Amino acid sequence: MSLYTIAEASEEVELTPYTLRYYEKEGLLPNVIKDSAGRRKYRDDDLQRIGFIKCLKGTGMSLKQIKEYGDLYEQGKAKFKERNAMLEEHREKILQEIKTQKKYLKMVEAKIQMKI
Amino acid sequence: MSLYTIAEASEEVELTPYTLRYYEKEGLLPNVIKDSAGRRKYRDDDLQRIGFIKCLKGTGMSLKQIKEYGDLYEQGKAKFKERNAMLEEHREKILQEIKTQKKYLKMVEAKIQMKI
DNA sequence: TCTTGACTTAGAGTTAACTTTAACTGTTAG
DNA sequence: CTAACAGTTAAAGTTAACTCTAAGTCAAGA
Repeated sequence: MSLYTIAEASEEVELTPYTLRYYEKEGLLPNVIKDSAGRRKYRDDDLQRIGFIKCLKGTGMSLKQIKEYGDLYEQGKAKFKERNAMLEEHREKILQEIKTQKKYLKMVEAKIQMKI
Repeated sequence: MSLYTIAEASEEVELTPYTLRYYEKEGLLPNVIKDSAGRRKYRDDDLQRIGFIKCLKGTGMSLKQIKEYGDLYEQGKAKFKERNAMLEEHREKILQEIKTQKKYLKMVEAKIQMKI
């Protein structure tokens, strides 16, 4: 059960301390604890959560929607269905996005081959 | 050799007239002609160019970089090498991005399967 | 001729997602 | 004991990419 300072967590998840505080302010990280001096201590749980936030964000989900998902997550199995529906929908979006990326890749490759 | 009004071009490329004017102001569309009343007329060439801008933008290139690419394009075969180098580099970026998307897709699917 | 509607411009406003600043506090090494 | 350091907050600033507003122009139909 290790605890990380904001600098360590920042290093670990490759986000700046500014961003970590910002995410917390926006309600994306509701469970970060603080030591007696008021300094954030990140648990492994928190890092995992940040990892999943990066996954959702990296696949084009807005922070607003990520918060919605997180809020459902906080409500446990009561909101399991809603939560999973969000993920299933997002999964479709990712699949579509990969398709689009592949199409664009072909366009760029065609342009490279053009030699004009 | 057909000409499109901004409304028609907008429809065709699925970008608002605001965005088309904005792209032009930013120097991404240097060859749009105007009729005697000062109204933009888009040629097929322009639509093709916008299509490729959408491709580059959709794969994460900034408008600033797209302009750089366009500027090289305007200089014809003199800048062919530089231009293609940009595209080759961008190609790598897209490949990397597709990989990342696939990784994230797996993460989302794992979360869906978790049923917790 | 008059009005309607689609265009024009310059410039202001918006939004998301940070990023920085200023002023302050608590911990630690010398 | 004190200086340096790593953290804290609230709030302001930044950036990219639009998006809209206001004021005006022009052409076509009643």
